[in-house]
Amino acid sequence: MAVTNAKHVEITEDQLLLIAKALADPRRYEILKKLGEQRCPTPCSTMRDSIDISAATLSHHMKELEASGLVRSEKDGKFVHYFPQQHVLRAYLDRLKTDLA
Amino acid sequence: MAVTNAKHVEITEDQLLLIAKALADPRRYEILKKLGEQRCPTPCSTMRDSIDISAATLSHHMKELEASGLVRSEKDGKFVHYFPQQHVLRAYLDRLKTDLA
DNA sequence: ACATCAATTCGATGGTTGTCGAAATATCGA
DNA sequence: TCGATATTTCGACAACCATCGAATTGATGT
Repeated sequence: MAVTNAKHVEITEDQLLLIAKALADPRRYEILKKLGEQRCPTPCSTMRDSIDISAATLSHHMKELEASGLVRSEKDGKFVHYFPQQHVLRAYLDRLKTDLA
Repeated sequence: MAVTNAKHVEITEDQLLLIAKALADPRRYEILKKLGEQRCPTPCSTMRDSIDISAATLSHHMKELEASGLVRSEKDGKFVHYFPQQHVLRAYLDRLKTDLA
């Protein structure tokens, strides 16, 4: 049978707003989009090739994204790899649908 | 056949961020939720019965919500009635799903 | 006309946030 | 150990935003 990663995730009240905020900045949205398109673990430095942004600002945004739960990070030597957490996004969408639709 | 209001709505780049911002404030989220629960057209004054907020602040938030397209307003004498625009919310959810999931 | 009520606009204030350069930290290869 | 590279932290600044009281606009009923 197909495993669809269907584990149900609960979104806290805090997280609800953190996610909305995370999605409300154009650069974070772009980062998130690029991260989803990527096939392989993506370090900060690779992001900076395609998005015109200072290292400090990127680091700031990645922290916001991680705080929201939309991405997860893993340290790998001097690199940090980021992984989109699509199940969190899905839980967010479900929550909006339930609350507002 | 069931009519499901399936008209496709396009979300502009601007609107995408306006909606995310609109959803990122706890009071606006609450307003939106209450508006959806309501059966009848809801004026500002009714909102203020259930949400502790000044008239000025409420007016400000309603403007933001309307700018995002998530609600529509209709003037009725000295009242202003608000209507949630669920098809816009649905379009937003679809867009997030397409872009990020 | 007038008083009343709903809603908006104005002006000010305090807090938040995006931005970046510079400095610091951490890892790697030579 | 040393120099180069990746990332974070710090400090500062400007722009934005939520908030409210006061003044204003607009509609209603008397």
